[in-house]
Amino acid sequence: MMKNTLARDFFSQPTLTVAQQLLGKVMMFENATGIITETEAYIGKDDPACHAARGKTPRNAVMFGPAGFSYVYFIYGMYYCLNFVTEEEGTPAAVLIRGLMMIDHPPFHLNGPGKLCRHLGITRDHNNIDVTTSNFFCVKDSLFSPRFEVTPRIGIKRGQEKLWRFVVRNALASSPL
DNA sequence: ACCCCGATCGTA
DNA sequence: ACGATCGGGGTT
Repeated sequence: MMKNTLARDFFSQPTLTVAQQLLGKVMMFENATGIITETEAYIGKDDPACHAARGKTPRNAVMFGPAGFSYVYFIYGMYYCLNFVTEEEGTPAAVLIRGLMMIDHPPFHLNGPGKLCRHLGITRDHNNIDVTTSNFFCVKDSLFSPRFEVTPRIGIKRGQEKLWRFVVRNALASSPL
């Protein structure tokens, strides 16, 4: 199985494409490795659930930058959430990583963006990292395209009508290994 | 300076 | 169903 690090042109695609195509890809952060099983898209100023809906601020600034950078934010006073920036520079959009099948040691499923960051040790220190060039944080191709479900996004009040959440079907049995 | 509330999660 | 917990950002 080839595992080339995904380059900027992958992340620069339309956000819905990136969100769907990230499913099944292999994410490596420091010593941890997991297969992405759940994503959500947040797209620009017309998406009321997107942090960038009301313009650029210090927190969301990386969403306005080039694709392929991490966007990590602090939420509910105790959790971090991990995204990857998408689209062309100047178009604020990102994909939230909500689920990982961890494949080091005995495999187990990390479901939920807060739990995922807590387990991996991802914090505000890991905001704005170029995952196309970092040597400790990257996403690798897997030549594996799992079937997925499409649903509304979780935990938002506005923008619920958009079906921008993507979940690998039967994630526990879909391991490519 | 103040206040509201959130891309969550664990417990009840 | 609800509380913990706190920073961001809009409002005064």
